[in-house]
Amino acid sequence: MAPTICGLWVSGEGRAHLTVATAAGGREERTEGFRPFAWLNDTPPAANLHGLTLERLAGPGAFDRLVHAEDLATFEAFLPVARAAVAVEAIRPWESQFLLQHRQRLYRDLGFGQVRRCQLDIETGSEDGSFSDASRPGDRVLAIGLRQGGTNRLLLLEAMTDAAEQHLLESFAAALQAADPDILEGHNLFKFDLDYLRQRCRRYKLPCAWGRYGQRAAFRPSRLKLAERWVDFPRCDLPGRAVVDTYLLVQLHDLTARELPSYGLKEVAVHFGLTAEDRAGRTYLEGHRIQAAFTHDRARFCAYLEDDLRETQGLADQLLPTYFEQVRTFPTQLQEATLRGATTKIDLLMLEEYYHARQACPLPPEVAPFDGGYTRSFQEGVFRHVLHYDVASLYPSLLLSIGRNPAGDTLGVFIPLLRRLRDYRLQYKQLARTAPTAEERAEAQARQASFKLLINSFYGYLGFSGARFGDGALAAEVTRRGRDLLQALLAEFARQGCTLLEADTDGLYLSSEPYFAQPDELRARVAGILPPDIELEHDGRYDAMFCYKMKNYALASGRQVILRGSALRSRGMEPYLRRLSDRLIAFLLGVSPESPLDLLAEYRRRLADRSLPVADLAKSELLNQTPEAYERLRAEGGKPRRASAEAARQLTPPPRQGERVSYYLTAKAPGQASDWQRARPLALYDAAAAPYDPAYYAAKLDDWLERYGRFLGVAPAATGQGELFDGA
DNA sequence: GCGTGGTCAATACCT
DNA sequence: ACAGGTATTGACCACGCG
Repeated sequence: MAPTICGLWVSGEGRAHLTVATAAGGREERTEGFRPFAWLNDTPPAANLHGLTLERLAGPGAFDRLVHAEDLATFEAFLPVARAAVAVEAIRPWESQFLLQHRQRLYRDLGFGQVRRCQLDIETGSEDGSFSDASRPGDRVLAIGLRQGGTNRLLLLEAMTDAAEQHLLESFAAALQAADPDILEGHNLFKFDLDYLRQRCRRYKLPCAWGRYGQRAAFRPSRLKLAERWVDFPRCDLPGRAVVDTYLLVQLHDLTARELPSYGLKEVAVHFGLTAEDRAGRTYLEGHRIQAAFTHDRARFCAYLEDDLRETQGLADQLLPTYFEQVRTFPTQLQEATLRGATTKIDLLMLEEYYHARQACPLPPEVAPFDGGYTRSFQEGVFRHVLHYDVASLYPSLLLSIGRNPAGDTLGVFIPLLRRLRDYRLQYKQLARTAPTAEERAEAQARQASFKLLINSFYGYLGFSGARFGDGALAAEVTRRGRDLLQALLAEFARQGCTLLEADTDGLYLSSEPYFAQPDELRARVAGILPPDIELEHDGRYDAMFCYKMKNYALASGRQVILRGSALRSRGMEPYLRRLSDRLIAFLLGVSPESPLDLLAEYRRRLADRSLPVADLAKSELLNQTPEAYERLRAEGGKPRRASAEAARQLTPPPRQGERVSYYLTAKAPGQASDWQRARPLALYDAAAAPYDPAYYAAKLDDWLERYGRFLGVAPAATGQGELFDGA
C-alpha cells in the first residue's frame, strides 16, 4: 500500500517532492514525476503543440480537449501562447492537480494526533516603547518560541545587536529544519510573526529557509472572505508544510457562532476554556512591558511566551480537525483547505471524476437571482409552552429527493457524490457515539462535522455563478420545494390547534399547551404529510418565547435565555442599550423580576449628571475598509461618510481593516448636522475637552422606549427629553 | 438654517 | 469568490417653513 503523504511540493522543474510518513512515525522524502494538464475549448495552432499530447474528450462540454505536457517547463511555456488563441482551464495550485491526477489525499492513514504540528510565536521589542515595527532598525525580535508535541523550545536574543538578531534568525531556520513539522501554527502569524521575521531576514540578507526540500518561504498578498467582508493578509507558503493561522480560524468559527467580542489570543483562549475564567496560572504581559520583562525578568518573559504557545496549540486542537478531515477527503493541501471556500473543494471533486473519465467540462453558467427560503413572523409579544421543530438537512434532502444533476454535469456525478458524502456522514455520526476510544470518537466527530458543512454547501454551490457545475434553475427548484414544504407543515400544525409563532426556511416555533409535554406525539401527527425521505425533528422546548420581528426573538428555558436576531444581539450595540434589552427580555420571559424601567430611569439620571461611563455608551463597528480605501472611495466614488470610519482616522496608528472601532458622539456644535462630524474614538475619550453628548444618548433611550414600551404596557415617553440638557 | 420624509447603502444578523 | 432574506441605522437629498 502506498505510504501516507504529509507534505507535497511541485518544483519549478515539475518534479513532485513528497514527504511520507514512515511506520515508526518518521518522515522520508521522495520524488515523483508530474505530467501537468489543462482543458482547452479548441485546438490551438499546431506549432504550439510541440512536446505536448492532445486528446479529444467525450460529451458536449465546452472544454472538450485535454492537453498533457511531459514537464512543467514545456507546459508553462505553452500556457500563455495557448491562452492567446483558445480558452484554457488548468487546476492550480499544481499540488492539487497532482493529488487529483493520482487520486491521492494527504494524511490518508494518519490521525490528527500523528501529524507533526509546531506552534510558533515571536516576541518583539522597540527602542522607544511604541508598537514594534520591523522596518525600524532598532526594533528587534527578542525571542522565537516553538512548541511541538507539547514541548517548548525558546530561542532568545543574546544581545541587543544586529549580529545577535542575525544569529537568532539563523537558529530559527535550523530549529525548524530539525523539528521538520508538517504544520506550522500561530495566532495572527500571517500578518505579524512571519511577516516580521521576513522583514528582519531581508534586512540581514538571510533567506527565509523555512520550507522542506531546502526551499524558502514564498510570500504574496492574498485575501480571504469572511462572510460579508474581505480580509487582506500577506500569505506565506512553505513548500512541503502547511501554514495555519488560528486568528483566521477563530474568525471563520465565529461566523456561525457569533459569540466572540474579540479575536485576540488571550480573550479567545479564555472563551475556549484553555485558560481559566479567573486567569489563574496564566502569565500576562502588556505589550509595552514585554521588552522590560525580557531584560529584567527573564523568567516571567519566558512564562508569558510559553503560555502564548500553549494557548495557540489549544485553539488549533479545537479548530483544525475539521480542516484536517477535509484534506483527507479533497485533493488539496491543508493550508488551501483553511483559506479556500466550498466552491473550490466541490469543483475539485467533480473535476477529478471528469479528468479520469476523459469527459468534456462545461463553462461555469450564468446564474440569475432566485427566491430563497420562506420566512414569517406570526405573532408579537410573549408566549408560553413553546416547541421548536425543524426539517433535518432540508436542502440536501430536497436535492437528493429531486435527484437531478446540474445541467452541465453530463457525467452525472453531482448527486451520487452528495449521496456518498451524506452516507459517510451518517456513518461517522454513528461512530462519534459508539467508537471504542475517545480519540476515535473525536476523530469521527470531526469527520461528520466537516461533511455536514460540505453537504450543506452543495445547494449554495448550485446558485453560485463561479461554480463550474452551478445550476441556478436547480437551486431555485430546491428553495421552491422548501417553501412549499414549510408552508404545508405550518398549515398542518395550525390544523392540530397549535399557535404558530415564527417560521424560517426549515424550522418553526409554535405554542401548544396540550402537546408541550408530548412533542413527539405532535410530530407524529403532522409527519404524515411529509415525503418519505424528509424527516421532521423536534429540536427544542422552551418555557417562553418573546416574538419581536422576523428572525428576531428570544427563548427562555429555565434561567437560560437565547437571543436571536440583529435587533436583540448585535455585537456593535451600545452596551447600555444592550443591558436594557437584556433586562427587558429577562423580565418579559419571567426569568427576572427586575423591570427594565428602573434601569431606564437610572440611565436618565446618570446621563444627566454625566456619571455613566463613556464605555457603556460607545457603539462599535468592524472596519470593512482600510482608512485609505475609505478616503479614496469617498473622494472618487462619492460614497457617504461614516461615523466609524471618521473615528478610525483619528487613531494612530490607524486601525487595520477587520478591526473593531468603538466611538462615541460629542456635543453638537453649530453646523454639525451629521453624526460623523462629532464622532470620536472611545480610546481617545477626553472628559474635559471632548465629553460625550448626554442629549444624544438620552434621545436613544426615548427611541428604545418607543420601540419596546408597548410590551411593558408603557406609553412612549413625552418628546423633548433632550431639552433637559440645553445650555448645560 | 432647520426639521421631515423618503431613498439607498452598509452592517449585522438568520437559516 | 457557497445561497437568499430581514432589521436597523445613518447619510444624503428634496422639500417646506420661516
